[in-house]
Amino acid sequence: MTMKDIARQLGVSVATVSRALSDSPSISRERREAIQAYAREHNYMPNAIAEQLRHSRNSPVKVIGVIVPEFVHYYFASVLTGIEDEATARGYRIVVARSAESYDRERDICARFMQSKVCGVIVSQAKDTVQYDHFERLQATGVPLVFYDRICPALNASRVVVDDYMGTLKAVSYLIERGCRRIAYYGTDMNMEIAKNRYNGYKDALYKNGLSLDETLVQVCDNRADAERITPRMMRMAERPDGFFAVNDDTALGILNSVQRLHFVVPDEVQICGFTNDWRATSCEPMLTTVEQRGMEVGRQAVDVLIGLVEGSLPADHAEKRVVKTNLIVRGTTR
Amino acid sequence: MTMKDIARQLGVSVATVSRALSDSPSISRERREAIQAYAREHNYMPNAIAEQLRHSRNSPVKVIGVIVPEFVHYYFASVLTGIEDEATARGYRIVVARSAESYDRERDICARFMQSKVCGVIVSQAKDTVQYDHFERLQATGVPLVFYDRICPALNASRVVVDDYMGTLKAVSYLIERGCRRIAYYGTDMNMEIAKNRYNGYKDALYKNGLSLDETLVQVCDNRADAERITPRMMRMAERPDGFFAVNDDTALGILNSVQRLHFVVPDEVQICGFTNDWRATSCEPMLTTVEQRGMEVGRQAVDVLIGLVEGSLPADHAEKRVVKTNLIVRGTTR
DNA sequence: AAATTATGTGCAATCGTTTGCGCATAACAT
DNA sequence: ATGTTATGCGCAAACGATTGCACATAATTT
Repeated sequence: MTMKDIARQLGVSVATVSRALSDSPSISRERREAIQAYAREHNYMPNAIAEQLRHSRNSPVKVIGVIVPEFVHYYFASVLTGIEDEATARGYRIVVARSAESYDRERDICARFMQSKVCGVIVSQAKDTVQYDHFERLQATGVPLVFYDRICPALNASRVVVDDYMGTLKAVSYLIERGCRRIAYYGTDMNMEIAKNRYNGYKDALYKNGLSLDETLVQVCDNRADAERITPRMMRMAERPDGFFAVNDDTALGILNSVQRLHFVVPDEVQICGFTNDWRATSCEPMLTTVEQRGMEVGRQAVDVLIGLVEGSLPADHAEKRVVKTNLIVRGTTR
Repeated sequence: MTMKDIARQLGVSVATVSRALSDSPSISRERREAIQAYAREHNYMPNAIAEQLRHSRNSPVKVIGVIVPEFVHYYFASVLTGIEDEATARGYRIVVARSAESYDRERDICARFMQSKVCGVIVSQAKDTVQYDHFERLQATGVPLVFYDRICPALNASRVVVDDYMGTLKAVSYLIERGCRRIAYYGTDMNMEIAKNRYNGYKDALYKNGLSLDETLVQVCDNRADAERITPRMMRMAERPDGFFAVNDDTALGILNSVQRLHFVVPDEVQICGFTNDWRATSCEPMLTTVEQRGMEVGRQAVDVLIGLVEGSLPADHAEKRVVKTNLIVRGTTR
């Protein structure tokens, strides 16, 4: 069913069909209604591809490319939910691809996005990614780029992040307030911007509360398996930690599991705080205190920024930086 | 950068450019190489939209529409991962939309998919969905449809499901083997096909082991909150259950939490088995015995079936039914 | 009755590609 | 010198939609 089919059947030109379907007043009422009726009955639907091609010169195609490192992580899934929600509400569609934390895939995805003429790209970098030629190429072509969470500091691009610094600062301050004096920090290596901010929040929380930084308590560790390897060593130190802050809940759960295996009582002897607030935070015993990362809100904001860039309410070369507030969710203080 | 630009610069026709770029032998070597060099230097990329429009008559567009009820559930996220993986590997792209368990959104999504001429649709029904006009419309238009997990039995469509019956049967048999005699069943209402199969697996496991079915042990309950409401009542029964089977891990965790709150010891006094094997199954104490649902494999198979339908290796009206095997993952028998 | 103005349609170009066909020019055989 | 074949390239139509412009015909004004 194309306009041509309708035109042929009704003995008019496709131009007339086009105008009739868009309620143009320059078509007589009878014809217009006849055409509309025919179209409805044979449930005609405009071919989106043709429309896109036609409009691609003036107005950009309302499709947003989204790159996500993995689907199966709660945080990314919730960001995706926020993106989908906001985009749909504002009349955009999304095409989603997964980098699987690989630079090569990320690169391919960007190329495909350029070819399919997405109006903009929302992305959280793969862990692998240390060169940015693919992102730069997008920018050079004039495709607006919005990073979320794992931003690319080397690029002058828009970004939506959570308040890593304050989130961590509040969390660590809370541990101190609850009596911890030797708080361990488990984080990713300091390459990613996000890592530095959280680490600074940790340090400042210590300083503000008159505690000093002990390098032996700072570990590069961002997953459960590593946490379960490292934690027993930590707990056997002469002066063992009495509190742990981890940059994500997976790691925090590894710590929890390890210390419980060593028969320490949480939270009486050891207190633990994570980051994200994923499903697991309420399924362990005791439940996990954690910093809520509000992925949905991050996703929504990212779309808002992108559409601003696309529709020109933000200047094209402007790099908007938005910060989404975090909340500390306190749990498991009593059974 | 379009072919026209290249053609103008090099003083040839676009047809020549097109042929040169596709390595047609009908273009002289020098011209071909000159054109290719020029294209490479100015990094020309073919406009995918135009290509799609051109090819839409003969060969269908290599884009698969995917509908997922929610992103933030482990199982759906893993199916999505499998879909993305297989589709990408076979040269297809995916456009993903989330129904948010709503029929209205599902309907809109299908309409958009039709307009954007996806070559096929992979979908797991929203819980809301009780009429199928939108799916029928897709079928009528000749768009292949593959259901996963939550299939639509009323439609003669392809489907990929896990082995719900055997998975449940093995799980319940295992509970019996471990000494349980009064096993409660928490499942969704019997509307969905998947619910019936699991329930049958439960019943048959009882019968095969000489146990009788006690209706009071069968509950409509498929989420944590409900499980935490219902379970205390169950445990106060004169003859309380000594085992629980739940149709998903969320529910199983609700049961676990409830019985532990009542100071029953798991697994000594009560044994629990879930379904899915999501992240949480290893973050509770004791860890959860559960049926592994293998979402990635389901996703891959769904794509395989769909591409078969699209490319004609399967007859278009054929309804392929695939079953992915489940595994019982035993955990938490000892600390 | 002639000139003007509405009113309703169709023609054709356009978006960026692909591709069947035809037209040159050159090389070969007769 | 004429006919045949090969080689290299361009024209134009097609995919499905939109839209400025021209052109009818009818209704109005002068």
